[in-house]
Amino acid sequence: MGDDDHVFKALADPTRRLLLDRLFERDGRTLGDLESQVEMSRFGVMKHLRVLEDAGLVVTRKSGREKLHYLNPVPIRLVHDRWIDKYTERRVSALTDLKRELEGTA
Amino acid sequence: MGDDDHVFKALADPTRRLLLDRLFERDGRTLGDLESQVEMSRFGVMKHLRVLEDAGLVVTRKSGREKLHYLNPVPIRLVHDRWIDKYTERRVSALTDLKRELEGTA
DNA sequence: TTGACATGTGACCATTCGGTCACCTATCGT
DNA sequence: ACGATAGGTGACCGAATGGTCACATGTCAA
Repeated sequence: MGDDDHVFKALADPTRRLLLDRLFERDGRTLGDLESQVEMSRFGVMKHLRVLEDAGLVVTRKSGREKLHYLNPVPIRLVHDRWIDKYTERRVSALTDLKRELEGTA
Repeated sequence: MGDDDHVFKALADPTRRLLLDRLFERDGRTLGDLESQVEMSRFGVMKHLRVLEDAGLVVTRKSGREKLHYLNPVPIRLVHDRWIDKYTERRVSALTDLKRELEGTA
């Protein structure tokens, strides 16, 4: 299977998506920080972060005994580009923007 | 779990992504058509299409005894928008466009 | 250096998932 | 009406996945 498989498998889990959400709000979080945001043991969170890192959705930097986690949006954009061409993008993004506006979640 | 869960779970399987690729090339395909594109029994393909349909990634229309399948890009755009804001989108799409151009896969 | 803190590894178990099959329904052409 | 064609359902099995724990490593601070 290709490289992209890791990305899709990584995104398939709700806990991993929640972790991405937290990192989207604020980057550079540590494992302990993320652990406190999720109802799960430290080991579970670590395992999920590992999967996200292998997929390239999260990149890390060590700082002393801490490991800082950052969100990488590139693989997500590539998912988008796989099934939405430039022409379709205009129509679809207009749609979703409108939806967002109507829902007031913008 | 939320609605989006179906979408991500649907995208997690390589066969389902391949089916989306075929529908991206050409819409309105029938089950038998798609079956011939994949190394799998008819039942497997049917099961996968069902998952894609439940996720809203594929919409269908019946025509006589045939069922026609169409790709729906909206859920994919929503995935994109979840972790890529308008500001980041400019930088990231510039990057991926460049990558695509260098690879000559445009 | 010693204890506390932050992170990492491998094995383990319950559940979910991918794929197939026997069997069934509906529509087309003649 | 009839056979042939297109699609659909439920059960079943082997494989992969999510989550936890006992145990281990590396780093800070006094």
